Amino acid sequence: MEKTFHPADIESRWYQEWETQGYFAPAGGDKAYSIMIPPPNVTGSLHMGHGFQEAIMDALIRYHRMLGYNTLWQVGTDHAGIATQMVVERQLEAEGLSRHDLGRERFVDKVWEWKEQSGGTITQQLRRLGSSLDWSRERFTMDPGLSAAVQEVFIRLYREGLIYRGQRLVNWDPALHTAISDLEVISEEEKGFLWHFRYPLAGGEGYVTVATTRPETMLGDTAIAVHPEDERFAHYIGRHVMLPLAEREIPVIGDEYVDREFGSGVVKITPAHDFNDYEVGRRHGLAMINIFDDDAQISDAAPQAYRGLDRFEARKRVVADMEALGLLEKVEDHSLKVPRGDRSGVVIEPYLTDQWYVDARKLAGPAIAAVENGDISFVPRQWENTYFAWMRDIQDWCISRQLWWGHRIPAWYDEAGNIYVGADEASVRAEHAIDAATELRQDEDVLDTWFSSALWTFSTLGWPQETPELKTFHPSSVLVTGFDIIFFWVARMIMMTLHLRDEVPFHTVYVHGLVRDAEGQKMSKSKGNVLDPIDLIDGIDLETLVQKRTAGMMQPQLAKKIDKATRRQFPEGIASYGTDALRFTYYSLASTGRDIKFDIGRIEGYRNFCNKIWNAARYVLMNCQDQDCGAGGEVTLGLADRWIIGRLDATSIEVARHIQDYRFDLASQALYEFIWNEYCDWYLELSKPVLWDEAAGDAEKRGTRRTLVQVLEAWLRMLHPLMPFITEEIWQSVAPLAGVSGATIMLQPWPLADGERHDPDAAQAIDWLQSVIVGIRTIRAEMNIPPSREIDVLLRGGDEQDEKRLAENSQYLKKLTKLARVSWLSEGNETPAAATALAGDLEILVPMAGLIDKDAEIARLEKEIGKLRSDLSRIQGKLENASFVDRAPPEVVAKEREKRQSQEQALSTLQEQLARIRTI
RNA sequence: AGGACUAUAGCUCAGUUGGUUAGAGCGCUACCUUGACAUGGUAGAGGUCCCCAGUUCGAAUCUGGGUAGUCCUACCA
Repeated sequence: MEKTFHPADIESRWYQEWETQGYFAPAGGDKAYSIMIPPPNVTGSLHMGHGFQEAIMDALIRYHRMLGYNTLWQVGTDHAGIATQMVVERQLEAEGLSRHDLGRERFVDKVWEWKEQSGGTITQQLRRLGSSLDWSRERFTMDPGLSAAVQEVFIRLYREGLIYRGQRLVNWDPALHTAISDLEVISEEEKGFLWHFRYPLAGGEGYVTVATTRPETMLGDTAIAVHPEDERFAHYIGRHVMLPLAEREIPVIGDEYVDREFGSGVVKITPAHDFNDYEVGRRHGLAMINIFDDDAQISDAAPQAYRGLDRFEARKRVVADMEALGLLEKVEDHSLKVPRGDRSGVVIEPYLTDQWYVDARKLAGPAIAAVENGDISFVPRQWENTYFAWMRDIQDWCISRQLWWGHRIPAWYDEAGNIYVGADEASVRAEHAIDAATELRQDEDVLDTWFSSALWTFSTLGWPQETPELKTFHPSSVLVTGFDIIFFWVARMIMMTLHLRDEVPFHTVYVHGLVRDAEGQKMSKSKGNVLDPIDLIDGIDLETLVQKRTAGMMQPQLAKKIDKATRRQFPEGIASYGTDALRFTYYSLASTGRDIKFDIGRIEGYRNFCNKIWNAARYVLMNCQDQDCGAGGEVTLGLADRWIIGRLDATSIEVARHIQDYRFDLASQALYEFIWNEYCDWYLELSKPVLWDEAAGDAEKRGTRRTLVQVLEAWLRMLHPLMPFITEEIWQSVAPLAGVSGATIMLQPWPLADGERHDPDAAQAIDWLQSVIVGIRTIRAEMNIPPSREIDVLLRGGDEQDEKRLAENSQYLKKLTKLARVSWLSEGNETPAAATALAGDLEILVPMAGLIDKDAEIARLEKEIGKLRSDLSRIQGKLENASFVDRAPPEVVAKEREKRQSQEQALSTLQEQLARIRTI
């Protein structure tokens, strides 16, 4: 083995081996465990959020697989309708073409080509993370099977009246030319203006002032509204005003929706272009004038002068024209929430169109109940509130998208506009007895990508066929996801699955935090603060990183900023840390918080941890290979052996509990502490005195070697779900020595412990040894005694137990603290001038002769005594408080008394010692 | 506007049912290349647990109020 750990060469080797051997596929077993991957965008690439999420799922999957479950991790991708279509359209644009130049069929072919070309990127990256996904069952939302499921669901829900077509206001993206759901609209505060316009009263005497943030929409006004109880304006209700520019008379209506305090207290009503106005319009039976076309340019429904103008151009013209007419009263600065499309970034228009909807209200009932009654539970629990809040106020879901890439809606129209829903044109004709002479036209639209994702847990398993896989693996065990898609996906999956299968899609929803950069900023391409997990695994030099982050920027000045920030944050680029270190970093950050700040410092620490593991294994192999490791022959286990075996089991119990609770931060910490602070720091050191002592017996040496390899082999298995590669690589060499055979660590049992090997006697002995060693080391360090210098140590006080411990442990003690001699100072013997440390009642004396500076030791003792005194007075205060002694539980009081006793003892010992030193 | 969450060491974070002398990693200081590992070892320094009140024998932990920050939902034209 090499002296330092180099992850690169072992990772690809092992992944390939696992995959080709088919180890990722379900292998049978009584109990099933399954996770459906949240399908990433097929043409996308891996980001830190994916990395985090996949790491957690892989740990769960590997853990359960090793526990013997019939384990499936279903892999697949979704077709990401809008995002993918946009990419391909942009490519066409570069050739000066639009999708309309190609036509629907050829365009869709192009998208498939793009999918073939780029679709492998993310799946290759998933492999780099070590994800043990069952690739043999890979699915894609546009596959024939899944497409059939989508169609089946659409038809079924339509027939049940749960899908309907209607004309409503939708969120219209004028750049992408499609409706989007309200979840895909991001509203943010932006600076704007509030224009006050005068609308002349139809009678000719005076005017009414309305305030608006969107002057251009006045061309579509069909009323103005005041609050019915507003004394200033109520008398206008029922009268009319002349709408300027359009030269139409519109009524003044009274509606409680109007806020008297805001603006002028009078609102213009534009039912076709505002969600609130739409409702007002419906209440009052107002006309709806649609003044825009699909590009959000002014349509023919508006006065001639404005037709064909872009909405923002029209705004300028309207304001200018109103001003020219003397009808512009004033303009105020005003900040308002502007809705923008999350993909296109352009301002979204409320727009009146025909769309398909899912009646979400009906589906929501059972979906709420499933969480209320515990069929599904969220971890952490608080997310259930988020879920309920949304579900109880759910809006119908607009599922049609005016795109070409996606599942085309299986609906046909005849000339009269009748709707026929069915699997294909022929079956529609047959069902409704429509002869060939009647022309039928299929709906042009496709379904929202989330519609197909909502079926993911069962469509991937072969539904609508009742496959064996469906029976075995559905409902899935747990869904691992971020809170940002609870509405988009989680809620919709629950609704759809309950309705169509009458069972939940998963029993648990584990909601993890979102990965942010070191400053807590959301990682986004436009901010240029994204990190590619692969770059953390392989490393990347500064120039390449800068280039990667600034490539394809829309605004060059932004590129400069990102360039600078990147150079500041990663002056040396990023080192290569390997997959295991990256994964372990993710786990260590997976607490219950909502944000996960990714600090590059953390991963370096875990890279070092990998190296520690590597070298610990190196030590074990060097001492055990070609040696008798206890396979045959008599074996004696020493205290250290018995202790570490007990600690191993305790760690196993702890780790299992934390995984059960989805606390990967605690699980990873427990492993880290056991491996580094107990196995490496103590046990390996304690093994040396035995293995390197000529006098030690063969049975004893065999016992130590056996413990070394068996404990190592066990914790490799324990660690494997978190660090798959390094554990496999080392396990291959260690397992035979431990008497374990098998092709791969992946399929070995996880070392579940029951605590029976806990050995209190050994634990106490090692505890004793550790405190004596630490006491001696502290004196050495604080007295500046060189580590290389051998010293003598005297022990005093203590009881028989201490004497026994010393007898058992003196070799350990001598070796680990470099002692020439350790001996017992019996009663009555003259105590030499010495530096002192305490281990319980036991005094540890390091004679000063030539080693120890008197003043330094006095200072040290005074400091110790000071600490003890303040501690004692605190305890004393407690115990003198009558109500504490009376009311606190007796065991707590007893504990305080014990503490006082031992502290007093320690204090008097140190005080005596101080006095003695002072006399020298 | 409503709701949620967060506030603990210089930084990133743990802290179970209140019983703590408040922990870890990174960073920092000193010493050490000893035969697994300097991606290392040993020993240290470092905290008004955001503030104020309350409950309690006892509060980082529970309750109320405040401050600061983050987010979600709904929005006033």
